[in-house]
Amino acid sequence: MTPRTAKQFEAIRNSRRAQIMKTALELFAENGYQGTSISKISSRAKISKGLMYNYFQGKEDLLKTLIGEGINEILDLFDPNRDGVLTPEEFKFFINEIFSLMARKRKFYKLYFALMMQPSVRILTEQKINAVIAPMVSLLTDYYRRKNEDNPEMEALLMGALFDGIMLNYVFSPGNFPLDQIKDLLIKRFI
Amino acid sequence: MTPRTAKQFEAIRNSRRAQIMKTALELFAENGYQGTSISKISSRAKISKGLMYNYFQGKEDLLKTLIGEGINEILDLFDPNRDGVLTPEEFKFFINEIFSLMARKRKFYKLYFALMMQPSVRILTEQKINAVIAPMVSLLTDYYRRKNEDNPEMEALLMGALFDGIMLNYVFSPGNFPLDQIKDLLIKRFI
Amino acid sequence: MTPRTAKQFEAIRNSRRAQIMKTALELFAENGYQGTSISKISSRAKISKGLMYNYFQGKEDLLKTLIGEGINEILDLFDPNRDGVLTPEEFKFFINEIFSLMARKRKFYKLYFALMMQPSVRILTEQKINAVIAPMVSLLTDYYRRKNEDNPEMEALLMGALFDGIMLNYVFSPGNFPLDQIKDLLIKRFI
Amino acid sequence: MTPRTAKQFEAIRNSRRAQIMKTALELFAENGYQGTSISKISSRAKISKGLMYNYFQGKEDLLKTLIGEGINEILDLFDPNRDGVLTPEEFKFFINEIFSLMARKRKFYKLYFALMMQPSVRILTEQKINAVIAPMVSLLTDYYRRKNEDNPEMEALLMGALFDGIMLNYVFSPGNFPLDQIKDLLIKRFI
DNA sequence: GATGAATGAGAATTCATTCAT
DNA sequence: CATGAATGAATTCTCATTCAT
Repeated sequence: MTPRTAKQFEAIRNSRRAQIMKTALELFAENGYQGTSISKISSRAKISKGLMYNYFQGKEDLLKTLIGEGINEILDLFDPNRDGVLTPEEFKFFINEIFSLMARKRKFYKLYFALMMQPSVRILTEQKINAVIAPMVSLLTDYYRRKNEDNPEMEALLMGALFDGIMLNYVFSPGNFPLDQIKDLLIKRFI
Repeated sequence: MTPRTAKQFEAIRNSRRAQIMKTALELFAENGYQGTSISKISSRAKISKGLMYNYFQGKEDLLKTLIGEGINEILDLFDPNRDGVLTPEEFKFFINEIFSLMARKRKFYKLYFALMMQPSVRILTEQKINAVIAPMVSLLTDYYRRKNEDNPEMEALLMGALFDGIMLNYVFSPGNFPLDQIKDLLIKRFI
Repeated sequence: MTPRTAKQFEAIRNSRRAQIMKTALELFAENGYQGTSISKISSRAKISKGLMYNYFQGKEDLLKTLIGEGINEILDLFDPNRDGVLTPEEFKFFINEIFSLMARKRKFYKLYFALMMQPSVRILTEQKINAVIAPMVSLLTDYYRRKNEDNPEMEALLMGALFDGIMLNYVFSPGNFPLDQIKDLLIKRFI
Repeated sequence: MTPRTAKQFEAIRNSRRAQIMKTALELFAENGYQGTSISKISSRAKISKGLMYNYFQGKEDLLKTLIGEGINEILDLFDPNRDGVLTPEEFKFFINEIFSLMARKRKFYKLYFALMMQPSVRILTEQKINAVIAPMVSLLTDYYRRKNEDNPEMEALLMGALFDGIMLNYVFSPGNFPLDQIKDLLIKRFI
């Protein structure tokens, strides 16, 4: 009736939407995309199945949205207004950021990895993901170029692979992979 | 008139079996385990759905067999009754072997990774896979212990993560990941 | 506009559920449990196959529910708050009840017998069924013991077998088996 | 080549045929008709699936043959060109025969009952079965008529039902149903 | 907005039967 | 006569999506 009511409606919508996405992320990470049914999501999110389709066009749309928002959050972190120069100090900061992000967003990365491995799903998300990978690689390459390494591209690839491997191990077996010690060793070895 | 001989039957079985496994590996790698239906496998293998069940007990059995054979091939490589001591020379050999294996068995590793990421599928294969991972980790740990590193376990984990990352990148984007150069750099940096 | 009320939903569920169970009982009785497909049930009940699974967990659950409800109705009749003593008068009453039940629930007994005969299905329902058989047998045994028969257990078994035989004949060939006359003769002969 | 060889072939055929039928009867009795696959029968009978179809037109033909032979054996027993008069002595003999038959042919009766309960299967065997039931009923009716019972048909039906019930109980729970004691009690009570 | 009943396509699996050899 | 590989239809069951209310 009143404007305030409209706002309340919107608040409800937003919170419900967030609730659905949170639940879906959890379930996708636990059981995989294909292994998670709309039914399970809606019941765990305590809404009706039908209502899901009021918030998302379908299961695929839900997935894309989830990945999209995850990527956006990451992009926000590594926000670009920097000069493109990575000093050793900044590198340390960068590593800290990545590791902290990893721990905070473990479920998202679990889903992200699981999806990366399924080429059929990958297509759905590839563009978004490349948008975040590319600048990191180029930042790293520049870093090694400035250090006058023989083959800065290769060094960047190797370091990128190392990050990937660390994430992989941490995300899927956090119990067996002490992130803090790994981080310290990484800094000691490579910076 | 006369029935087929036992040898003839065995030949048929072997070739069909191989044909099914090849097709299944491809499709599992392409679309994931859950994303691949028995129907798709059988039609791509140009056999009837029913025949699948003459060769494998079911989809799960097919998967396990696939993983099992892959693992066995790897174990054969790293099996040797060696003394458990890894010299730098042997480490180089080891790396060469891994990289060569990776290139030859790319599809298998793609599948292997895809499976690792799907928790629901993981349990089906975890035992087999651990059987091959564990000895490698302990070999690496010993290697670093002998080099008097402060924290050999952590060094082994880090190196393991690096291998994982390299495999991951190569397996999923071989075009963007020049394996030979990476290998050279790896040896130069770490041995 | 407004969603259906909870009551409306419940009414729909109850009627659908009853409709499915009625159809299933008929078909199970006609063609046996194994000889009746979910497809046939759903098409005769004019619903989709999928909807079956909204009401029952599966074919086995449907069967168990059917048996369960039948058994419960019987248990209600022979409800136990009696003193465990069966006088000749009560025995007459008991026989009348059984015969009346038989006539009213012919389809259920047809199913019940058909199931008893299929060992693979029997185990699914054995417990429930024993729960109703056992007290009747012990009631009969007591009756004969009080009459000072030499071998009350055997008398009870024989009478039980007679009931079974009567039910069997009536249930499967009601046209050739005049229940009323049989009942009268039974009472005349045995009480 | 020689006539003797031909005879040998026939002997092999006959024994193999008997072997198949024995196995099929066992499995049908254990798991029901629908619950028994041709595959199981042939493997337990140690022949190939294909050979089954050399001996029987199909599963249904196998069933009909089985029932047919069973019925024929029974008919042979009760066949005698007797005068149609049943004295009490003969009745005792008759009962003894039935009980002995029951014990010897338990598996057959188990199958027979299981089939009787499935109307769709019943049709396949009804004629054969009536051929054996009818004369028994008329024999019993005559017996009671001669004893000047008020309602000899009903007495015969009741006695027939009792036999059915006894068979039913014995065939499906031989452990709980001591046939000898039941027989003695039956003779004592009814003759 | 909200519900959950209802659908229908497709999944894994089983099995009687056929057929080349 | 004998084999068992091969087929295809049928079966049970799942699930994303639609829709009447």
